Amino acid sequence: MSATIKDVARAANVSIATVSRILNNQPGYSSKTKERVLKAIEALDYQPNAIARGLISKRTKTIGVLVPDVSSMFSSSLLKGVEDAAYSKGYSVIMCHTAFSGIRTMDYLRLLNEKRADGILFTSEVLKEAYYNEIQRMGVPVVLLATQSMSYSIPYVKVDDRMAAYSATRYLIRKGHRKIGMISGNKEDIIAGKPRIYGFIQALEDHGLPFHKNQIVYGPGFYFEDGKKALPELLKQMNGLTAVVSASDFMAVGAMSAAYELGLRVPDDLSIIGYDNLDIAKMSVPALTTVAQPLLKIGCVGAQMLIEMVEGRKEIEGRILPHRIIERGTVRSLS
Amino acid sequence: MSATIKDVARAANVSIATVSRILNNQPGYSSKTKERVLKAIEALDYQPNAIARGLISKRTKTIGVLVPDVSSMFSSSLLKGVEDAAYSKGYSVIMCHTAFSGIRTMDYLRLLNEKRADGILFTSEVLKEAYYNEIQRMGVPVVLLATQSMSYSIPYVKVDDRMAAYSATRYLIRKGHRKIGMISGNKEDIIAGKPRIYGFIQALEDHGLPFHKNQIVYGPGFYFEDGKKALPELLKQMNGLTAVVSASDFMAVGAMSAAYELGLRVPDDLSIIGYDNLDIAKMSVPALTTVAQPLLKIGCVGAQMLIEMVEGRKEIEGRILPHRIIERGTVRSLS
DNA sequence: TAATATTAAGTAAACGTTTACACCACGAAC
DNA sequence: GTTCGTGGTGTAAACGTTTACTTAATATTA
Repeated sequence: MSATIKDVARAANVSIATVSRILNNQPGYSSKTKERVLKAIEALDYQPNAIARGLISKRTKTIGVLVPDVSSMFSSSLLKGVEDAAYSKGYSVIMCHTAFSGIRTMDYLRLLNEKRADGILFTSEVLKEAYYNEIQRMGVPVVLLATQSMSYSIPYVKVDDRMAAYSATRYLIRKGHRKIGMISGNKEDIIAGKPRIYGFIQALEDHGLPFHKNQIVYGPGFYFEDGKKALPELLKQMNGLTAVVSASDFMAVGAMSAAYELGLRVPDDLSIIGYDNLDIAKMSVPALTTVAQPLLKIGCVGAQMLIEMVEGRKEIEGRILPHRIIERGTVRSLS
Repeated sequence: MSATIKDVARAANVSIATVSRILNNQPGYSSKTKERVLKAIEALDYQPNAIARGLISKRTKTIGVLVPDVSSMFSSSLLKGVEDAAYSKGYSVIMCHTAFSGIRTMDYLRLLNEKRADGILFTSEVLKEAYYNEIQRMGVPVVLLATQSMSYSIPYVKVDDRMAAYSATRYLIRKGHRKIGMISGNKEDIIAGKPRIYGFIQALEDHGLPFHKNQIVYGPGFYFEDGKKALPELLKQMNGLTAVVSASDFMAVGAMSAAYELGLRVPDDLSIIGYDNLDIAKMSVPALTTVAQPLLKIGCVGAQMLIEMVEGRKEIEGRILPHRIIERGTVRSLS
């Protein structure tokens, strides 16, 4: 099959140790030898075997990234950021689709251990005890992306969800809205649920607006269908609703779809602000005003942190990345 | 660090060969020995080292998938299908984001060679000569996903683009439309450009409708912005346009956005049919009627084919998967 | 000039597996 | 009772690297 270091050594008439040294540019050879070896490498079209290399060095230059749904726009932006950072550091990434399944997640953790991945990126979900234990056992660094652990001290990269929801709500208030509702995802969700709800409520209170619990409706998840179902309920619960903050872009678009069917025009009859700034936000009609999570950057920064940890830097702390409001066409000014 | 096969052997008081045999359930040991070894494995929490295994077996149970844009909805659906099939066969997948760049693609091919990936999935783009040569050199199987090679005989999985565009056009004709335009992507594109254009024209002709070249406008790509720019042009070029077939869902949604700004209502004033059936199709307002490519299935079938080839089945031919029209809300019946 | 550093190499062990081969004991066949 | 298979097991080589250690030659120093 393909040439090995031995072939190169033979062709250049040196020992494999010398070839290895040249390959890893360590000192210990004359420039003539180097030339000769390089020529042999060229001639034989030699490429080092990363497997053999990994066996001895105990480093595979590979990281694993666990995402609940590879195909969602949310995950795929993260993934792209991760991929990009990894590529530029010479690492490759194994994609692990957990499908929100505990056994699948454990499966993947085991797999990554067998393949001796150098580190793990864990995204979006909450890090259960079993996962944590398995990762501990592997003895590799982890960083959390777009999530955070309350139980363990693990570096993470995310947005401040509470503040982001606060900003979104305040934005509506500043636009003159007073009757504001929220379409939330799962209220038990410690990351994307509760903090955003608290942010919403606090913004209301800080601006002297009364809050009553029927201003929020909860979906089982954060999907299009959930938002589509939620809006009519919210309308039923609240009189004179003029604006809604949605816990995800998907739900926001779902709400827009529901509004359309109800004959409500966005933003003329109802303003909507989303959360995430996925691709879909700019493609909706009208384009969705939303609070942006820098997903690409989260992925990118997370991967960089992980790689730094792999390469020896210890004690890396969590990072909160800034969110920002993207003004498009779904919020009307009332003032 | 973690336990090795030697530790297990010592603990169970057998040779490493025996442990290996049990691990790979080959014959050659008594059931008592097996029991003892299994117990030792359990006790030591042993997990085989896939790197060492790969070094000797020359199989890594890893495949690489090259996609031009990890984060596009198109790629991410493919990816999900690939991931799923790979997972269920015990393979893992290395995600390679080529960013449409030749050097990045070559980089990744080299990387996959160094890491000794067992096979390659190449998606969406056309397989250039340099890529082909590199893959040949690696000596691993490839399959093409959502693309096809005219120059080389390589298995592929895709939809019949010409037929699909034909179907879309015919669908509009059957709905009573006569003044039909097309928003195409790049007309030089051998896969997603030309065939769809030909399908469009042929459907027109087969149904006795005259075709004139100003019925088509071309975008540089297949994106939202391209579609958004294309619609006004098409409107300018054609009188009495009642329906348009779009070469991608993104472009279709872009066209809807343009229509909205022009005060044209979809589908009342203008019907639109998309192509792909991405998530966005069901989320647009109104929901997009489109011709579906089974992207998940393409990914899944492709990965299965690849793995079969890796595991020895030779000579696998290309596969055309069926497309179908998904009726939603953007096409109005004129009859 | 002799002692010592430095440089340019080579040798061989190690990484953790798989597997060809050898070995032994035991029962069956002649 | 010798021969022969056969099931259970061990030994050691191999996979393609990296690297600690060694060696020989040359350069530097006293």
